[in-house]
Amino acid sequence: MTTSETETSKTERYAPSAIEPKWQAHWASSGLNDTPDESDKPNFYFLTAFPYPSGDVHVGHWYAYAPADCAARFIRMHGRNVLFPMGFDAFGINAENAAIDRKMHPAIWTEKNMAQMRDQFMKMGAAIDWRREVITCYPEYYRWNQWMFLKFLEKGLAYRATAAVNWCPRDETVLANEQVINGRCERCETLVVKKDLTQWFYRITDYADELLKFDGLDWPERVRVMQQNWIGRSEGAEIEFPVDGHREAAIRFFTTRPDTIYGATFMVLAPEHPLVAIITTPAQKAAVDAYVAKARSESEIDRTNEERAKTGVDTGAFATNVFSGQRIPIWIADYVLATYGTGAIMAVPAHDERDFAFAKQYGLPIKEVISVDGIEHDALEVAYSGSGTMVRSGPYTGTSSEVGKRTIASEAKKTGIGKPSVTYRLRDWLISRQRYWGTPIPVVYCPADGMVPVPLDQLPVVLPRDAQFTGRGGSPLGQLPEFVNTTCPKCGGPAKRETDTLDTFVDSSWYMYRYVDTKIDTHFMNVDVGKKWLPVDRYTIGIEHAILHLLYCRFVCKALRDLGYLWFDEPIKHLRNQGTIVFKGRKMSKSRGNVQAPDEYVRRYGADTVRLFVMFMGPWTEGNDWDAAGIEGTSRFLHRVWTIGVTERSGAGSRDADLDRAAQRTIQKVTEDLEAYRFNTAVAAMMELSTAVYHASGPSRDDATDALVLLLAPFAPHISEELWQRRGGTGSVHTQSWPVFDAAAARATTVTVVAQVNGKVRDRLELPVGLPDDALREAALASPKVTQAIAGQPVARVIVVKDRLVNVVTER
RNA sequence: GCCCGAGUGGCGAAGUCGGUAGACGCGUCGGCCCUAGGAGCCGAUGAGGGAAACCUCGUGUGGGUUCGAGUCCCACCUCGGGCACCA
Repeated sequence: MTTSETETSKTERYAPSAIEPKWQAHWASSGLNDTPDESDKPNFYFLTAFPYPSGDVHVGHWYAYAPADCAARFIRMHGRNVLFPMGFDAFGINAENAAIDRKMHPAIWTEKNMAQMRDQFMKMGAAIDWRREVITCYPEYYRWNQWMFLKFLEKGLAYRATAAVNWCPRDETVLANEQVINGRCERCETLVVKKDLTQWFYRITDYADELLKFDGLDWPERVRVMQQNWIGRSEGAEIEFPVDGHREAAIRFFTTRPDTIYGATFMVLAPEHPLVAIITTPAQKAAVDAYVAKARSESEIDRTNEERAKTGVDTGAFATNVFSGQRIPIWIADYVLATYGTGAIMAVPAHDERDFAFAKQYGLPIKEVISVDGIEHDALEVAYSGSGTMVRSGPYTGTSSEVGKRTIASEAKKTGIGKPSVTYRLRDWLISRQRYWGTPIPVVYCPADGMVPVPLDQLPVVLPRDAQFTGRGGSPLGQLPEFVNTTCPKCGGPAKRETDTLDTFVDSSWYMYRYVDTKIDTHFMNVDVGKKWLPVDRYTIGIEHAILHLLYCRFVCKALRDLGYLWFDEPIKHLRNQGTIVFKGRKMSKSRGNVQAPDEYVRRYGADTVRLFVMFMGPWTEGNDWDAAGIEGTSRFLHRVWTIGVTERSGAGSRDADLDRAAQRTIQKVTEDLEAYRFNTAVAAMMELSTAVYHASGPSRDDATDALVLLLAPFAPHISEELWQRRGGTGSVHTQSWPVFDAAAARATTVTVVAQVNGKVRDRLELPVGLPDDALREAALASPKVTQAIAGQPVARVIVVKDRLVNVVTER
């Protein structure tokens, strides 16, 4: 190389706008990211949640995807054949509302946004295999939603039922329980109301127990606990008490505390309980009817507000507590929920706060049956819900409450009035929606044959294009006679199609199986190819999906397994969640008008800088408040790496042991940090090394620079590729092997040992590594600063921690 | 109310099998450099005191254990997340 060329390369500035598009085009045309289904390397499926094409690309997308891309590239450099696919969760209400607002068809709006998102991924330099793109709003995809629905229907896992369901008045559709957050619509935050409607459900509750188990899964504790709380398993017993004068009408209730049964001094039914109309006495009928009507008219929020005083009405009827033999009144009250357990309770005011409050309110008897000290007390001040010894409990008096729980339940079973039982908080998944932009539910209604599934060979039921979007008056599909009117597959007579569509969470519950072969049109998945990839090795997704999506896709996996279509129990082996990125403490959204766009930063600093910055901001799992103030720091770092990287190799010269060690330590640190998704500290380590390299020369510098370029590759793919090429590397930097560190070479030869006197640092000694304790002790005691601090006091003891510290303790 | 998680400089944060608190970066202050650029380099930067050497204090609050506590234990406060009349 001539002097002038050296001069040129030395002075050429880092210009991301020149190198980034160049490499993006090159990677695309060379097929660098096209993953074969088989190669000489082991397969590895790295999944990251596909986006909703909402049209507002914001920094949160970079926060989610740049680190995921980095983690996937890291594994690729470890000699794995990494599948890193992308697609779009393209159905949904946003598109439909946009259609109403802008008079633009949801399909057009969605296509436009997908193009924008693809462009964003391209600018990011993400290593996506675009040949495998999955788009849920295309019939080739959603026909398999319909197929699964029909399979579930056949096996009784899908059913239609009338129930009090969640209704969002603004979105004009029902919602699953999981989509109601604090009584509000998960999407638009409108207050949700209850409506009695006939809707479609998936029987997720069949899998409640299995969904509680996470054996063998590497999932964050946080997510496991959230799902377990959501499923809400309670063990206890189901028992029934007969109603006086109604031979057929026993009241069945669930309790977690059978041991308190002698203290059940009254019963409470939910206002909606079917027995209410049957057992209410004529004298109480007017009051009961009024109360039921009032309860029905109230919002869920009001009804479940714990702050407000308990209310209820006496039905006038009585039941018999078959254990105590007492005749006890039956009340109705809205603090008992129709949807939990059996919608009825035995009220034990002495040992349940709510029953206690209700008994106080209406002057009902309170009878202590569990005592901490085994002695009977009168006039309880508060309910005692802990354990203790049973009192006033007939033959069980003196038994511990823990034992009593089991013996009462088995006694109830013996006498045929009950049995041990388990209840869950989890409700079945409501999957139908009264919206247009979704998968049509493939059933028809025939006057002669009733509900008839669309035969599998008639799939897909294609979503008609020409709907009217008024935003009012039910599902747009219902207003299309050419869609609604059809013939019955059974009798051939006129019939009407179902006009509801599937929840978009159905779409996303199985998309990971479609990526393996997006073209296959005979099955939802190409099983031969799927066996090479599934289950998913690693999945990254925002913590906000902890319950919704992540619970649904576990359920769908288990259901498909039981239908014989999958060979594993869990879809995702290893899960990590990024925290939420907010702006000034608030979630970013278009409706709030606080969306922070990345484009300006990408244009000004380059994609590599933005990638590095979102990873450097703080711990990824914690999320952060967006503040671009520090972006200069990561930009400067890349400028420095550039300067180092384009500098001519020194070649000859003596080695620099300190720099060699620093390089080894950095390789070790970055490797360990990336394994644990600690992107921020990995970047910090590379920054440190870059400073050391900058001031060094000789072969050690050359080697450290080579290592730095490789370490940086997953984080900043463009500059790394450019420098790799300029430094004479062969092939792409992204197909190189990850540098292996030498732990022995990383170890320092000298160490700073802290000399303390009574726990206070008095001196720092540079000493060779591995000195014996005696030598450390002598070195510390020889320090004038230590001697001064001891100030002639007798030394009581000296604590020595190898290679770390010496603490001289004086008599005090 | 219950269950998680977290409180560290002006700011984002490091550090948690107990052992140099504040790595790395932003910002600020001071200095340098040239090809004056959407460059770069060097130094300082927790608080207080001191001319300096150094000293004292310091990780939400109050106790405790320990030679030694950001880290462990107890009680509490604040913030974030989840659940919430679930029998």
